[in-house]
Amino acid sequence: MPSIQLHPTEQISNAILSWFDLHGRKNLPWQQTKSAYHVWLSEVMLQQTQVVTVIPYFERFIARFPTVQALASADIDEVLHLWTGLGYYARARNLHKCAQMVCNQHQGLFPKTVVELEALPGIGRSTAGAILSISENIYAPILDGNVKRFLARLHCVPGWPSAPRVQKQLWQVAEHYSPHQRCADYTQAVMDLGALVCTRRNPLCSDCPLEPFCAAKATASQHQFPEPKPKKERPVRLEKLLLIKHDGQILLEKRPSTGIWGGLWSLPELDSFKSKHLLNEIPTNLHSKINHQFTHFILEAEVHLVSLQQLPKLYLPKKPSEDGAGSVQDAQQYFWYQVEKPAEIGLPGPIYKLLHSSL
DNA sequence: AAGGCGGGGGG
DNA sequence: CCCCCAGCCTT
Repeated sequence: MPSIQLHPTEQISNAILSWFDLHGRKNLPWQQTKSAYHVWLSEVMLQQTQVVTVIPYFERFIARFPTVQALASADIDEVLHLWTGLGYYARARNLHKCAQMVCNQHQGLFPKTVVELEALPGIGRSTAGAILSISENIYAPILDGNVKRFLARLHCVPGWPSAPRVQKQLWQVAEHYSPHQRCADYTQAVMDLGALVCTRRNPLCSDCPLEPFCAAKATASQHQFPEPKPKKERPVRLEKLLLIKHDGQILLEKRPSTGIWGGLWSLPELDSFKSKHLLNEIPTNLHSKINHQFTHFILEAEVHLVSLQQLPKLYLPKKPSEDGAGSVQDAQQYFWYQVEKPAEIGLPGPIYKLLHSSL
């Protein structure tokens, strides 16, 4: 492995901090208090998710759950409801669990070491570093997509930055350049630098405080770094989903807590529904199709309309509830969703759109 | 070490 | 269509 010729720490960190003073972002919603709770919530939401997408979700979460105690005592279905559309729903489940652990094991205060923070669900090294440095001004480097990108360019680091050996190397570089003063500003600064200047395409090198030090700029090879993730073909997954309506209500089935759309409510899947209820064939009419692109596969789902009358009463999972859109019980596997009076539950984005689009 | 896990934005 | 985004967890 080619060794990296590092610059002096202060040369780089001072350049970044001076740039941050002039051009950094200081008015994002989670920058108002810098409380560990706000920083933690924003960092979890920002995992693999862009700032503009996160902002409205963050505002809704803080309005509904002003404190970590409020979040810890909430129903998981409501947490997933507020997360609907953000994706990576394991984050929401870990978020809820983490809030409960902070309340039960840390007296409602986030711990102040990387080791303790990493022990909490949904918090890895980079998120722990962001929480500690921003909320406590403690030396704790981060290595997110922004930092990986500008470090890969600064030193022309070969390889995909998330490949384990490359990432290990980049952590060492990140540790080297992180200053022991102004730790909070530096963390925000490197994220801003990556988001605003050292962008994935067409980096604004003339605006960059690191231009004099950048190996990629010196060799006009900015576009070659960081190297892209190795490609893989995405398989197509075919599914048939059931749209069972009754009195303006639609039957939903709770998905397993792990896997795609874990813990969310979705339309019953035809094959598992048949085998679960010992049905051979169900008369259906094709209603619509869902084509949803995941990172690792393509979902092509046919939505089949089924009238309740066509299902033998013997196999009905549950009668429609007589009362209004009440709370949902965890153990309950089926749920009648009232489109006009929607329950606050977690729905996959495509299912939410289907249920609320002129159905 | 590799794969699983969503949805959206932008070229 | 393509790629990537304030990553983490499980196997």
